[in-house]
Amino acid sequence: MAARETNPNFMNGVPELLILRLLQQEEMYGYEIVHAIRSRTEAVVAVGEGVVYPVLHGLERDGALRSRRKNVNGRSRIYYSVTAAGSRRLADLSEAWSNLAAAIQKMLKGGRHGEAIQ
Amino acid sequence: MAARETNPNFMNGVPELLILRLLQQEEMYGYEIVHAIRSRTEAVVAVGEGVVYPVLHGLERDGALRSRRKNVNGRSRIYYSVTAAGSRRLADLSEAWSNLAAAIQKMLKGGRHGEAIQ
DNA sequence: TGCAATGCCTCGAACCCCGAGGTACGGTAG
DNA sequence: CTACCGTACCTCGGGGTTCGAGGCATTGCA
Repeated sequence: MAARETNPNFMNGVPELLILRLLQQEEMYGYEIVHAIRSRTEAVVAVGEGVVYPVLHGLERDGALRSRRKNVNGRSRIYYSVTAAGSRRLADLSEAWSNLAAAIQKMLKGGRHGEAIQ
Repeated sequence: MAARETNPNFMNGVPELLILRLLQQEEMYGYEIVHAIRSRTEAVVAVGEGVVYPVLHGLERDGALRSRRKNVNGRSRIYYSVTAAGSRRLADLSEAWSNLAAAIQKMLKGGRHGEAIQ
């Protein structure tokens, strides 16, 4: 309960969300994703390879991603892209995130009871 | 990786954040907090007692909360309020959350970077 | 030759959340 | 008076995620 040395664990499912989002924009491989997330969030979110690869495998096993092997400069890379199912999943997660963020934001900003804001 | 029956686990540390925020506005007891969170987020966030009580105990043990027993209608309640340390903790977590939410929002909305794969 | 970067991967520990279950009491319906 | 529900506290075990460390292989550069 004490000692919070690592990233404030404020995220859960966030890696999956970000990975799906990245891959929807552009075909990418694992190692690239790790650096892309760190770069595009300006290190606010920093996931390691130990997070990315398992998520990638899980999503592919669920049919949300498809992969193809490609050789570049004598190096073997595995590129991933989203399937139709993955796109749907991204939409769902994305909406869930928006709802959550909005609800929390409202609690942090606004005071006093729920005055029905609609 | 399968079976996502419960709340999409999109939060981590969120309960702690919301509890601190509620208690900063108003002295409250555990059972009340459970219902307050559910009510004020319109059920978007729904944490159970099994989440709230342990967090409460942990925060008190860390010196972020102080408690006092109070009898109301012959019922014994334990009211919690934030200490100076708790207030600081809330400020930190709150800022961390804002940064995270902003970073993710940016990735979800804007594409930027190497876009256009055709 | 040596070392860094690229690129893939897995394992065990740590962490957090969840639901189920337990205790106790007051009020109310039957 | 007995059930039962709501209030109010609590803990435990299980499951899901993330993390860091580490392993393996190749290319490029000094």
